[in-house]
Amino acid sequence: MSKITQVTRYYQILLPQKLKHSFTYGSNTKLELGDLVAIPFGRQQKIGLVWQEIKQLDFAEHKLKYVSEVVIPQFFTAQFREFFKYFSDYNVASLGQVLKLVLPPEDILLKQDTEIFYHQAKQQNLTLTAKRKKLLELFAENSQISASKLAEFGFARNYLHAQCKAGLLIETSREKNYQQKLELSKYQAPKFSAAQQQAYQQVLTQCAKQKFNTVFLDGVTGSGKTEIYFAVIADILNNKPDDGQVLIMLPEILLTNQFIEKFEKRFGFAPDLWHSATSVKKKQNIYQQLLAGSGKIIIGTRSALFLPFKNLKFIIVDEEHDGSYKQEEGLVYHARDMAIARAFKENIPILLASATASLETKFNCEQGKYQQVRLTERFAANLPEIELLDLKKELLESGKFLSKNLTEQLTRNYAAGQQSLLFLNRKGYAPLKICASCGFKFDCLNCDSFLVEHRGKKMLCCHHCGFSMPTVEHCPKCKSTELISYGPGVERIHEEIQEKFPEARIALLTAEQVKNPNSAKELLEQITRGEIDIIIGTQVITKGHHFPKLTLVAVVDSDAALAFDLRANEKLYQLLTQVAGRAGRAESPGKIIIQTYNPENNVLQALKSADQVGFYQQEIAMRQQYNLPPFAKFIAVIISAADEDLVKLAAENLGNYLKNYQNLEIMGPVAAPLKFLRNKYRYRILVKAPKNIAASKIFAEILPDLLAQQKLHYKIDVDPQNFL
DNA sequence: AGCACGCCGACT
DNA sequence: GTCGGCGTGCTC
Repeated sequence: MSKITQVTRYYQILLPQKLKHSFTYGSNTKLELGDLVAIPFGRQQKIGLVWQEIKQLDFAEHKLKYVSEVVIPQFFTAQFREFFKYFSDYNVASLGQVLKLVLPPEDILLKQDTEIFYHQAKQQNLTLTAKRKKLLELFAENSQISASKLAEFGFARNYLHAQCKAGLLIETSREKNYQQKLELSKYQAPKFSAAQQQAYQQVLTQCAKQKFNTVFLDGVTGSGKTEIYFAVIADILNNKPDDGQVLIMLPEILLTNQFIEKFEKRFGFAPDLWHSATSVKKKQNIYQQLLAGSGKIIIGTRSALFLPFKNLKFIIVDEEHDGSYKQEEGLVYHARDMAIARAFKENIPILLASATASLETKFNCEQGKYQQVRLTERFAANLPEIELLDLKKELLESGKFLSKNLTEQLTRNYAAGQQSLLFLNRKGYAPLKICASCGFKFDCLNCDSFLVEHRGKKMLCCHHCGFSMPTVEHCPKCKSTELISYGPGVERIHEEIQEKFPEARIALLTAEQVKNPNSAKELLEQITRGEIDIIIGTQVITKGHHFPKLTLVAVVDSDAALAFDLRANEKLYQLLTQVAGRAGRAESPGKIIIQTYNPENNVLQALKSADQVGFYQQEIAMRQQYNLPPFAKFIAVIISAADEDLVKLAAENLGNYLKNYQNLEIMGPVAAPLKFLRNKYRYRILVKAPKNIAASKIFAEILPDLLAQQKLHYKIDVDPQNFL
């Protein structure tokens, strides 16, 4: 007998944690990179990812522990490993932090969804009721029937359990078969208009080659972009002998409803949804199917980007300009940009779509990096008329926010039986409550911000940290009862509209109101059917939905968004264009009224003259002139902690460290615009770097130290979208 | 992220 | 005296 020498291999195992360094484990069997394994860590058992094979231990051998078992072999494909690494580098996050983002909770990751089956028991001397007879008839054709199938025939689980007890049936369970094929033969192509047909052909030509290519579809809401997605998906998947997978990303769950309806109409089956409200059971199921490489079309929000697709053929990012794609809490990243990165690593086409592209996307189209396809449904003659109302001339009554001119136009529209919409991007009744006698302003105890008055809830709320208190009648400082609500919120506009139009059917649409997808659905349907005369809403109304009966849109306060921010113009333009896009359809072009104190503002002027091309050109020229993104790279670092001195010192240290780099321009550290937020002091450093620098290189040496800090919190935001 | 170790204040 | 507060440091 020859002596068997066991070869111990060493592997770097990533843990889904924010750790300073990685850990090496031993294994007597060969592991593949990308395997998910169970490992002992301290006195706990953890899940880790096999990342690299290590030749030499750099610590005492007696400390070495061994991998317990492989939990999911080849969990990461080679392509996903590359994407994963890129993600970590680009967003300056440790591999462990990214793994934490990628791995779902263990009950989704590890539990297999099983299916319950029934078959007929041998014993037959039972009273055959009519219901039992019906049941047994089914078993005459199939010896085994799943519980879900039986439920379709009206046999509830309770009833079936009872029949098992009685000895009529036997229950078995088995793991579901996740290997499934997509049934695309039922796809029903829509009747495309000439413009849609052309756009569809162009997108298809760009996406048909199974290799990386970024295509931008430029089209307004209601122009039929969704149908183009579906047609292209059907083509791409039909051309594949194997079962392909497709990911459609949407900015918010709220938008999924109408999307699903359209999807079912075309494909004859429901798509799979992946977002925060998807049930654990459903998520388990989707996960297992994707791991099995089944054909799938997933519609999801940000987090769907990390699903373990084994066979991804195509990605679509709907409303690519939407700010919701930027994850601001915890690990900061931009889902649209990372989707492009994933498409690149998977070497597949990706389609971005929007009516109001982000400046980056427009710029990339100009540069020829993205292929632009235009879907122009609305002809120039049908564009809504835009009127700017100068509030310096249209004097407002005190405590009122709708000018005389606007009110008159609303009255006329209402009298004509038409639908109107008032847009104000401010929740609550008034953004500030102030004491008329001593000037006391109600502010948040945890943040540098004022409390917003909500009359509906009778509360004063901080919109930054969630702090709230009941509305009080007296000033806490001078006891005066003369408290003034300062400025407008949607509730206040609602009140004003109710006073002016007591008979009208009014709907108030805010994020809170539409949190529940079902109630939102009902309200949106009412609006669509024309059962609402006047709609008052915040930003939520700008997203996706289009209201066919709407002919007048009024922007109550267009100046509210003009904070200091390099993207302020772009965001205002996108926002107002999206709001304006709600009005008018083929029959009636509609009208937009914008109340402002700055009618000469170039964003408003560009809107008025419907000069989208001009607006983007002007904005790009401005960015170029001042060397701002996309011509340079911004990285914002926010350092926060409960102790202000500590934060200041840490910020200065980091600032000095960064100043060692010759090619960087370091701005700050300065107190962040919201210096005090959620009980923490915040300082900010803004790094301006050459366009193509790898952010990870700048922080490579100090990142482990930043991660190891206990009291200090560092947030590194690459390509920041806002400057709070 | 957990979990232990360890060093100070307030209780039976 | 000891119970427990949470600050610090380690986990292959």
